Amino acid sequence: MQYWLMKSEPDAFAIDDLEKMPQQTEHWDGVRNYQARNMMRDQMKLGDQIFFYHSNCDEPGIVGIATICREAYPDFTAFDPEHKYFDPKSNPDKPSWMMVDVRFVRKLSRTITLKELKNHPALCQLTLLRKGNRLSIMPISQDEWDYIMGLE
DNA sequence: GCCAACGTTGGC
DNA sequence: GCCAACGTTGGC
Repeated sequence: MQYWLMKSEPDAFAIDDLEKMPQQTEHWDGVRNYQARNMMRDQMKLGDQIFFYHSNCDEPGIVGIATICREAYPDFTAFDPEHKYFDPKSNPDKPSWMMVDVRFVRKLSRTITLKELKNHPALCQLTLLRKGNRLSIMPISQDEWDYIMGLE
C-alpha cells in the first residue's frame, strides 16, 4: 500500500464536501498535469491512503484522510465542451486524462498546517515542502506518513 | 493582489 | 530542438 497527498482548494471542494457526498465518495477530476496523471494511472491502488490537503486558502494544511476506492479510469469531464475541465485534445477513444475515486475516511482532530510541517526537520524531504513544487498529487513515504500522523 | 516557479504552446 | 510568451499554482 502507498500513501499520497492530494491538494484541493476548499472553496472548490473541501474535506467537508467529501464527507457529505453519497457514500462519502467522489471522483477526483480535473487533474491536467502529466506527472500527476501518471501517478494516478500507474501507481495509485485500491486502499491507498491519502492526506487531504487544503490549498490556496487562509490556513493551508492537511485536514483529513481519504482512501482510493476506485483505480484510474478516464476523466470524462475532459470530453464535455460545457465543462470547465474540457480538453478538446482528449476523447473517449483516446483519453488524455485519468481520475480516481476517493472515499472519506475521517477528518483530523485539527489542521496540520503547512507552516507547522515546515518546522519539522524530519519532513524536509516532503515534496510538498520542496521549493516551487506545485504538483496537486504527490507520494508520501511510510515514514513521513507515520511522522505526520504522530503530530495530530 | 503580488509574484516566483513552474508547465505548456507554438513560431522558427 | 530551442526558447519566448503565456497561463497556472499557490503561498504570502
